[in-house]
Amino acid sequence: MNEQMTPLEEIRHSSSHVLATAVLRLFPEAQLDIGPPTATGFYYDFDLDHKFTAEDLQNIEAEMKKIIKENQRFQRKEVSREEAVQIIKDFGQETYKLGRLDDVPEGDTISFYQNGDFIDLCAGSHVNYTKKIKAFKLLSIAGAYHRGDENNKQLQRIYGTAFATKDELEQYLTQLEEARKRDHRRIGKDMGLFHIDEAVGQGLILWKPKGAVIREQLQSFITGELNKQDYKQVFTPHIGKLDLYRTSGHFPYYQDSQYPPVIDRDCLAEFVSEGCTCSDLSNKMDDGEIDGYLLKPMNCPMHIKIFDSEPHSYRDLPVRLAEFGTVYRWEQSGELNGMTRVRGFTQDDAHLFCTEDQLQDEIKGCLDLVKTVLGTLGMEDYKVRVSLRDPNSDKYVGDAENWEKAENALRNAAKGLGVPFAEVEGEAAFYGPKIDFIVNDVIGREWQLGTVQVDYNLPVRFDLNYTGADNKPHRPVMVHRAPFGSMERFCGLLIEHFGGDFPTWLAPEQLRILPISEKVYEYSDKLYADLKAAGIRVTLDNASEKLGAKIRRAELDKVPNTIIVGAKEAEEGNVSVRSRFDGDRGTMKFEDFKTEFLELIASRKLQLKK
RNA sequence: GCCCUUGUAGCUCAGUCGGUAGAGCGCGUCCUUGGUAAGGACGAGGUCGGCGGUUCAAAUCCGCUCGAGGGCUCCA
Repeated sequence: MNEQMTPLEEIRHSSSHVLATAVLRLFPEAQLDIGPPTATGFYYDFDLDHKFTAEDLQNIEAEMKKIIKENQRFQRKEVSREEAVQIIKDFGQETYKLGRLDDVPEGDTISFYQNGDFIDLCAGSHVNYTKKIKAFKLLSIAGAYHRGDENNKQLQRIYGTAFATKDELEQYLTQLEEARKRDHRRIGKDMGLFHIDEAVGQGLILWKPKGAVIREQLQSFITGELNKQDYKQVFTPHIGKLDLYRTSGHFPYYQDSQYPPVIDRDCLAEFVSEGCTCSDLSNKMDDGEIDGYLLKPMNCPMHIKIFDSEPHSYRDLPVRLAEFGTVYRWEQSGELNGMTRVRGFTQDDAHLFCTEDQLQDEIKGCLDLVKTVLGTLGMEDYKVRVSLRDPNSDKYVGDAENWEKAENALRNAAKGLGVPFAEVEGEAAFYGPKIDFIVNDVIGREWQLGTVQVDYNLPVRFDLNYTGADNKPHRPVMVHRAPFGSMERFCGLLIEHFGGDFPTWLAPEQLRILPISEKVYEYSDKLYADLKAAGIRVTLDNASEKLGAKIRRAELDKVPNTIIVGAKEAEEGNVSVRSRFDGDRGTMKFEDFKTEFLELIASRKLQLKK
C-alpha cells in the first residue's frame, strides 16, 4: 500500500528515517522497529543495550544535520517478498523488520525507501531529498513496548518534531512552553488550589480552601441545573459489602483496578485461626471466598439499591438519582497525573431508571446539560465519541435488538448536539453503548471527561422491575451518566482552560481591596465588612506597600477584581475599580459597584483574559 | 507495573576536583503613608527526599528505597 501523506507528514516521516540513519551510524548494533509521523512530530523505536542519554540525543541530532546536509535522495523500491527478506537480512535488521514484513498482506506492494546507505521497509511517502527537512528537533527518550504489548520487549523510543520552516518549529516550541505554564499542577501549586501529599498517598487529592471554593461553586451550579431537570439528590457511603459488587460484577471482573477489600473482622479472625498465609488470603480474594467491604469503585449499585427500596409504577419513571459520589480505583502508579488521573475521585454521577420509550429523551436531557455547563464555562473545544459494539464479537450482554435500540438512541442524541462526533465500533462497555466527551489538556493529551451509557445489564443482575400499564412487571433501562466525569479531572482541565484566570463567579478570591494608605483604613474596613456580609469572597491588602506593589501582587495572585480606595474615594463614598480582564475602569459609587458586582457573580458571566 | 529523567529553604534555582550550604522571590519586624505591575533596612528559614555503604571527611561517589516528570501499557 503506497500511502500518500500530507507534505508535513512527509517531512516528519522522513525525519524519522534520518533519525534512524543517524542512530545506525552512531550505534551500528541498534535494531530498528518502526518510526512513523505523529500528530505533533515523529518517533522511531530502537532496540539497543546502550541506554540513550541526553548527550546521545545531541550527538544524534548533530549527525542528523550532517545527513540532511549530505542531501541524500529518498528512493522508493518495490520488491518481491523474497527480495524484501534478503534486503532486511543484508541490512542486518532481522529482529523486528521481518515481523513487520509479515504484517504486509499478501498481494500488497512491498516497498522500501533508501537514503544513502540506509534502507527501511516502508510504505511511504517521503520528501525527495533530505535537504527538504528544514526544521526539526529531538525532544525526548521514552520506553515503548514492541507492538504496544507489555509482554513484549520494551524498546527505546526517541521523540522529535519537525516543521516545514524554522519559524513554525520555533512557534511550536514556544507554544509548548506557554502551555506548560498553564499546567494545572503548576497553577494548582502556585495558587494553592490542591495538594498531593506523599504521606496521604499517590493519586489522592487534598483540596485546599481555594480549590474547594472552585469545586463548591461548580457543584452548586451543576446541582442547580440538575434540579431543573428534576433529578433527586442522594448520598451513599464510601464502602459497601463485597457481595453487592459481586452481584454487579465489579468485584470479580475488575479486581485489578480496585483497592483490595477491607476484610470483615470475623472473617479475618477465622482465617487467622486457620493459620492462613498471605498467599492463601490472596487466593481467597481471587476465589471470592472472603467476606468484607469494598471501597466503592462505582456508585451504581448503591443507587440501584435506592431505586429498588420501594416498588415503582411506570408512572414514577423516569427516576433520576444524582450524587457527587466518591469512588476509588487502583490506577497503575505510572498513570497517575495531577488531578487528571487519580485514585480517588468524585463523580458528578447519576443513574436514570426509565422505560424503553423514555430512553431517547433521557439521553437528550443528559447531552443538553453538558452543553449548558460547558457553554457557561466557554469550554467549546471538545469531541464526542459514540462507542458502539463490535458486531463480530460476542463479549456483550443483552440481545441484539436492545443494542440496536440503545445505539440508535445514542446516535440520534449525538446528532442533535450539533458538535462533531465520531462513531467507534468495539469501544462500548460490555453492558451497553456509550457517548463520551473528550477534551485536550494543555500539552495535547486527550482526556475523557463525561460519559453517558445505556445499560440493559445491571437491571437484570439486580432484577429491577416496575409495574407497567398492563399491571405486569417490566424491566427498566438504566442510563449511567457523569457528564463531567470527576470533579478532580474536570477542575484540573478547567484550571488549564482558564490558565488560572477564573471568571469572577468561580474565583477563590473574587475581589481585593487595596487601601492607598493607613489614613483610609476606616473606610476600607467598612467596605470590606459590607462586601463580606453580601457574600462576596473579598480580602483586604493592608500591607505597608505602595499602590503599585499591591496591584502587582493582586495581578500575580490572579485576583479578578480589585477596588482601590484613597482619600478621594473615602470622601465621596466611591471606589476606583480595576479588573484583571478589563484593566482600569475608573471611579464609581460604592453602592453601584456592589450591585453590579453581585449581578456579575449571579449571572456566572464568562470572562476571558485576552 | 515497565523504560528513561529527576529530587538542595515556601517557590525558582546555584553549589566547580568530596572539606558538614548559597542567591533571587516569598515570609517576619521596623522605617516609609504612598494613586494603577516591585520603596528601604534588618532578620528568620535547610538532617541537601529517606535508609545504608565507601571515606579522616558525602549535597557531591556507590547501593537500595520513596516521591515526582516524560513516555509505554491500562482506564468498568
